[in-house]
This record gives sequence, C-alpha cells and structure tokens, in this order.
Amino acid sequence: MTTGNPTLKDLDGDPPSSEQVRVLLRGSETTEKTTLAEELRLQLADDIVCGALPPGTPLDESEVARRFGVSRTPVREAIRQLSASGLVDSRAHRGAVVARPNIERLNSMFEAMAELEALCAGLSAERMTAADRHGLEALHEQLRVMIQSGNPQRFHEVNEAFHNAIYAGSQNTYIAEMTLATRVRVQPFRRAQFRNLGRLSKSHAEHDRVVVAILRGDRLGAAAAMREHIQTVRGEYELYAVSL
Amino acid sequence: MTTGNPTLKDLDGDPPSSEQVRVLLRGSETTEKTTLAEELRLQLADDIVCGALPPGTPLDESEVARRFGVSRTPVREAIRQLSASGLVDSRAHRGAVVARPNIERLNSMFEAMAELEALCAGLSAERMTAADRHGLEALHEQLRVMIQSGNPQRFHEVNEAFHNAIYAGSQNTYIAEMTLATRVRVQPFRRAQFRNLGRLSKSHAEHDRVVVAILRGDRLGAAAAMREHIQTVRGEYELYAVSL
DNA sequence: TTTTGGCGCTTTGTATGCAATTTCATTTAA
DNA sequence: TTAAATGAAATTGCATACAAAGCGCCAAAA
Repeated sequence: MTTGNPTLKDLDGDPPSSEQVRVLLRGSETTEKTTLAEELRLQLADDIVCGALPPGTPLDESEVARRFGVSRTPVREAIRQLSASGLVDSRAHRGAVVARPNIERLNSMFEAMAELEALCAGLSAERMTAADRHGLEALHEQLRVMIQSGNPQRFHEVNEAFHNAIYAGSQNTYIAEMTLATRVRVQPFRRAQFRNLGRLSKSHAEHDRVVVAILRGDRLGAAAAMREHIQTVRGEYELYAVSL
Repeated sequence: MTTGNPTLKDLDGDPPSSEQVRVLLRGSETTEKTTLAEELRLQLADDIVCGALPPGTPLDESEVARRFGVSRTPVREAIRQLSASGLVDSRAHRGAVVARPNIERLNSMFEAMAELEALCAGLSAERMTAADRHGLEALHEQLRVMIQSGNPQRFHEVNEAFHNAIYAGSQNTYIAEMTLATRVRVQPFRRAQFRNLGRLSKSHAEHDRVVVAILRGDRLGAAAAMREHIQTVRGEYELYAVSL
C-alpha cells in the first residue's frame, strides 16, 4: 500500500504531487496555515485526481491516519468532506472508497461537463472583458506553440488554464465552481488523454473554433463549439473508461 | 435561541418540520437506521431549507450538541458536510454560520438554476418516456386544480414534485442532482414566494408552455420556456433577497 | 459438499479531555 | 478620546478511549 504522498509530519520521499491541481481545487491563495483536516482533504483530493489513489481504493481511516501521522479525527473529517463533494463514496459502518462511478453515471458526468463548459463558453462570448479575451488568446497561442514541443504534462496544465479562463469569463462564480467541480470529478478517468500527440493538434483546432466564436461574441457558436470539443475529448478515451 | 426542532433524544415539542424537504434532500428511501451525524445533517439541512435556521445563524457546536443531546463529534461531522454542500459557511477556528451569499452570488445561483432547469427541460423533451410525460401532465393538472384552493404549502409541494419530475426526465442523474442541489441552496431565499395567489395562475401559465414544449419534443422551446419561468420567479422576490 | 449459524476480530461511530486559536474586554499609552 | 496591547474567556481543533456495527472464519448440520 504505497498510495499517496504524505507530507504533513513524516516524509517518505514520494514524488511531489502536482501543485497545479491543488491550486485548481481551492482558489489561488498561497499555502496558508489551516487545519489538519483541510490539509488532508486537499492532499487526498490531490492524490485522487492525480491518480495516486485510483477509483475503488479503500480509504482506511486508521491507515490514512498512520500514514500522515495524525489521529483519526481529522482523517474522518477530510473523508466526509470528500464524500460530500463526490470524490469519495462512503457508507455507514462500511468504510469509504475512492468513488468509482458506473459507466452510466460516468456518461452523465460527461454530458453535464459538456453542457456546463458550453454554458461557460457561451457566457464568456457575451461577457468577457477585453483583458479576458486577450488572456484567452494568449493561452490559446501558448497551446499552439506547445503542439510541437510535445510535453504532455505541460500541455495539460496550460490546457486547464485555458478552460479555467473560460469558466472565469462567464462572470458567474457559481457556474464556474460547478463546472470545475465536475471536471475534477471526471479527472480520475481522464488519465493519459494526451498520450497520442496527434490529439494535441486536433484539440487545438477545436479550441480554435471556440476562441473565434468567443471573440466574435457569438454565444451559440461558442457553446456549440465547446460542446463538440468536450464530446470529442470524451470519445477519445471511452475505451479506457469502460475498462474499469 | 429557539432554533430548529430537535427530535433525536430530547423532545422539546417544536413544530414538526416538513418531511417533504427531507425526502427531497436524500433519495426517497424510508427512514432507515443510520448514524447520528447523518441524522443531524438531514435535520440541520431541513431546518435551513425550511427557514427555521435563517441565513447568518451561527451554528455553535456545543449548543447544537446540547440541543440534540449528543456529543460534539457527530455535530462537527454534520456541519462539515453541510459546509461542503454549500448550505453552511464555516471557517477554521471561527465557527460556522448558515450560508448567507451576497447579492452577486445569489444572482449567480439563480442564473445557474435557470440554465440547469432549462437544460433538464430540454433533455426531458427529448428523452422522457411516455409514462414520464403522462406523470408530468398529471402533476401539471394537479397544480391547475390547486390554483383555486389556495393552499400555498400544498401548492409548493406539488410544484416541487413537478420540477423534480423534469429533473428525472432528463435521464441524467448527475445533472438532476446538480439542479436539485442548486434549488436547495437557493431555497432559503425563496420564502413566501406564493403568498400572492395571483402568482399561482401566472406560474401555471408558464409551466404550461414548458409542458407543451416537452410533450412536443421541442428541446429548445422547453429550455427557453423553463429559463423564462425561472427568471420570472427570480424577479418576483428580488426585493426580498436584497433586503438581507 | 454446501449452507447456515455463531463467535471473534476489525473497522467505524461516538464521547470526552486537552491543546490551540480567536475574540472581546480591559488597560495603558499617545 | 482614541488606539494599540494584553490577557482571560470562549470556541474550535485534535487525540484518545470506548461502544457498536459489520465481516470473516470456523464448525456443525443437512
């Protein structure tokens, strides 16, 4: 059981987790002092989203507590919150496991994601400020350059920044949060999506239609383009999802 | 501090809370044995949604524990879960209060609700089974009859059943859950929405456009009608919301 | 051989005590 | 008079002990 990367009190020297996802999970504030339960929540969420704790992994309270060198109390609170957010599935007296939705539910989540992202894109087309639009263009250009370099990890990070920019451009924090939460919940099933580099340029072409529509202020066009993009992405690793 | 209605171990004889909302919060299973934390979570959510615990009310762990005759541990867990679900706002070392979103966020939530309900209506138009459609019509008719009787509480219940039917008709449990969660979070700010009976018939007329579009299989029409309905509802008690 | 019942072990749920942090009032200095 | 500092009280956070429920193993009977 060498899951996760404890970094609270003990230091087993595991590979550092992607800070990027952590930032993605909370706001953007710097690592400020907080509670153990909160730290645990973020760490566990990180491990789940990054794949260190794959779907179905049991989360034994005592074991997690030992791993992180804390008592069961903050572990329990962290697990409960993750359960409420949908990343973890816990039943009374039967422990908790990393959420493993069935294929039907996964389809539901993807459809929701497509619609939410489309909504954000549409709202962005109508509401983005000039600065927002320039920022989006910049990220889009950054991705274009990266197609050649072929660094999947870096591409993935900028790609998320691109989508996050569109969430923020909707000028609706609630919708942005829902969309991000959905993306996070789907994330554990999107591993290795950019393994084939051919996907990168196709993705960029799809992004391009979204960007053009947003810059043009075309709400329906932006929504349609984004919906199609997400559906394409979903199709790419359908086989992976089924293999669970 | 006579908030809520403790019904776990002590019995102060408060007015019974609407079981209807409780059913709305979880699935529809009967009152099965569970944990204290879970019971507390449901009870507190109920009290918040029903208005017994208005936005801004502090949730003192010890006080809640005393009120329900339990220790602080399950109370803490319940509060944490409510915090994760957005009904409660808690900060480290500073306690928790019933969530009181500012006007901007409330607008965000309403817009999200309009879009989500519109999405559900649109999907329902495409996917509802024949039985689903008949059930929707039946609820719609039930509401029509009730316009005269003028029982706001009962109308409210059937009205929620009507909307729930449309969530379910989307055949997408994830979207249905998100929509319901949003409705629940907005609920504390929708008190006394059907006080003026004139609203009832207007609401029914709006519903009618939704139902007709759904039965016709008109996705865009159903979405547009529902969006308009929610926006109208939102406009009705704008003044109430601002007065916080 | 299979199934069922019981018993013990493991894990989760709850209570309680203590530590840490915040808050508020009081005091003191500018 | 106001503002900053300080300390005490109250509240939250964490750890540990105990209770309760689930699960598995083993045995006995069909």
